[in-house]
Amino acid sequence: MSASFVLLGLLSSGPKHGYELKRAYDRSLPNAKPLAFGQVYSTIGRLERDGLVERAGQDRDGGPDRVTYELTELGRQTLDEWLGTVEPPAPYVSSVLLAKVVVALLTAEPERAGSYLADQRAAHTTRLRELTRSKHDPTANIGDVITADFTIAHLDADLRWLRTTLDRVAELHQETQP
Amino acid sequence: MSASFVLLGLLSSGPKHGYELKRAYDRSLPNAKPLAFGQVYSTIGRLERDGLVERAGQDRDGGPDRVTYELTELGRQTLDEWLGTVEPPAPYVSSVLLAKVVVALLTAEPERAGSYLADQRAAHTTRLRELTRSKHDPTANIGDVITADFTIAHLDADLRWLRTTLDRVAELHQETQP
DNA sequence: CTCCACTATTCACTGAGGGAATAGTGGACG
DNA sequence: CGTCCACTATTCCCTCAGTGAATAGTGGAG
Repeated sequence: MSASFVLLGLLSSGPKHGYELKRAYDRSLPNAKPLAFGQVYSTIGRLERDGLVERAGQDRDGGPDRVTYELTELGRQTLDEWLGTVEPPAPYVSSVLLAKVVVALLTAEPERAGSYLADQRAAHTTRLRELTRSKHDPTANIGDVITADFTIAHLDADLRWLRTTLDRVAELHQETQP
Repeated sequence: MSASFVLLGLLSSGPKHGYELKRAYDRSLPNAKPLAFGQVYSTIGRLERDGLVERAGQDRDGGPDRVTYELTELGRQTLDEWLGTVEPPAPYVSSVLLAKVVVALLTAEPERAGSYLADQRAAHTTRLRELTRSKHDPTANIGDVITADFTIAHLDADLRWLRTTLDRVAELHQETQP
């Protein structure tokens, strides 16, 4: 995943230790996939093994021992390269929504797929309203706004897809049962 | 992931063995996340362990031994439940695109984020054109069309987000450097 | 008769992800 | 003044996801 690159990015503003990285992650990508503490340390371990970060000393500041890590030159290059590389747009699709609808159609129950689509559409609409409302929160920073935009755009895409698919399934149903 | 449920779905139309499941998967979800053979067998192993599928006999038909699996009653119930459950819409976002832009902004190089966004937008536009063209392929079945619709909707969402984010970043840049 | 393609499965390994355990410090509160 | 809780910080363990290589049998092309 891109979690390791995000950690590199967070380290680019100066050395940090694991706990600090976890907090910085939560702050920077508040609505992203949650990152467990355990994962932070195992990911840092891999980054260290690969020479992208290195220990910048141990200290203790009114608490347990902690190890501070910093980017190596290689780490900085790697981050730079990642940031400069364009992502291949949609090489493949990965969506529970899509999988569910396709499976529902496979199991030869089109009316069931239809009712599922309708329910899912209602849930999406509700969530979209919530998000649109919360977008006008004045305490939001640039990252929050960008994330909210992203989520809204994709929920909207889901909704448009749900509508056209609903129509398509209904058509299919009519054709097979005239 | 939902791979295990998709396998259950493929088994709902009758017993199949591993290799057959892999082919059925590729046929049903042609543009979905690729599923390696190894993964099919390990997933089936877990499904068997959990009592959702069971061995329906071994045979050999002009080839090596093969084990056929079928849904158990529990497996059918589990599939049914999954199909009937509405997915929580966007509980969190998981996108390399979003992560990259946020990290680019964090590393305090707004003009860099801007040029990245512009490049990514070009790549997305090209891919969207390709997909729109291939959608009119007359050999496509309902699954293919639904998948194509889905991909197009989300590429379009990415594009709209890229545009507004590009604007936002440009604004930000102007504000900080008047 | 050998080599290749296809069917079918297993194995070994790394990474992702989550939960519980451990351990130290400081403050609240009776 | 003790103890209980919250917070900081890390480690450990376990399962699932995902990939590539290895193995093994059959049928057909040449």
